[in-house]
Amino acid sequence: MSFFKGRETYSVDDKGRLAIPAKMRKSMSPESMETFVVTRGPDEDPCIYAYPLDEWQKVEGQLAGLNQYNDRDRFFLRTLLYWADELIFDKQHRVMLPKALVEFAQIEKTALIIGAMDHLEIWNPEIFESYLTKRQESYAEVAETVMGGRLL
Amino acid sequence: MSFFKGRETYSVDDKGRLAIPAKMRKSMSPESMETFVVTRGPDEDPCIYAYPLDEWQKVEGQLAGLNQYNDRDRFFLRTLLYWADELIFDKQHRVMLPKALVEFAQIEKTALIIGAMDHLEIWNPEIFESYLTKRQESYAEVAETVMGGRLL
DNA sequence: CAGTTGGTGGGGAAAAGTGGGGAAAGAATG
DNA sequence: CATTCTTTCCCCACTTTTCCCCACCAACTG
Repeated sequence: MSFFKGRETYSVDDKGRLAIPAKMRKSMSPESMETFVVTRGPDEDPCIYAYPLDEWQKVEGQLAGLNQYNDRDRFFLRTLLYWADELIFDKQHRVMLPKALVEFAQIEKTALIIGAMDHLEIWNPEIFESYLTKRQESYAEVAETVMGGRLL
Repeated sequence: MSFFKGRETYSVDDKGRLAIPAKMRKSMSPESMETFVVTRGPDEDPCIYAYPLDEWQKVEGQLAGLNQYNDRDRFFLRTLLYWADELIFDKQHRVMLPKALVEFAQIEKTALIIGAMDHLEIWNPEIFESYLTKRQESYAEVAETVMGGRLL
């Protein structure tokens, strides 16, 4: 459908449920069947990646291109899939986050949900804060070189 | 449609609403669906960027070319999208500015809206004033090096 | 100087987020 | 195989936020 963007700080209740913000639900295509595939993010700083089902299928397409007989490819694949799980919305548009991922991402009472193009990212707000602040380069510097020569 | 230009100083009401100047609305194409995508500007000095929906889609096209598995690209993407939000006009041609961006840009009662080609910029009038005055180089000097050797 | 367009403000209905009780399904235990 | 405990999920209720609508005033235009 359209890219995810924006962020919301939502609460994770005692039952481990997390609501998906309305504006992000609107970016999902009906083909995703109200289903997310979650796994761990690729960062040093821990976060959860959540792909709508149809976007996940594109990721699977890329994974299929890897060489299972290459040691590094196999390690990447194993790790990614080891953490993966499929989550379906309940009738209140919430998902139950797997305990292992909640523990991995060190999420407690509140979660920061960030729209990042083809997926959502779920962070412990404090960890994300430190991710932003501990950078040597400022956003202004990175923006200039990353987008340099293009528009924006 | 056509480039944004000019400036207006408008008030932000208690509900966080800001009207979009009529002359700037006229520069928007109908494809923008009376919708803006706002995010933080790339400057050191804080301001809000507001792209009409159709212009934003061009930005998204650029973002899609970045490599999500590269650390710097990801940082840029995340920061840009973290601050992004989609705003739709109410029936009085106003948008509700997200609290986080209002805080980021230190906007209070009044906002300075500047037309800047493909987007609008929303500033705290005093911050924009100091941005202009604190420059060592004069406009005349910068103009020569930036545009020197080209037309104008 | 009347009519139209443009900016500002606030009340109230509708939507979205949050939390908890309890039934159904599944796993563990004797 | 039956009983008990745990987990999952539907439903209802409450609170907050958003946005639609109406009204007013100021400014420009013919």
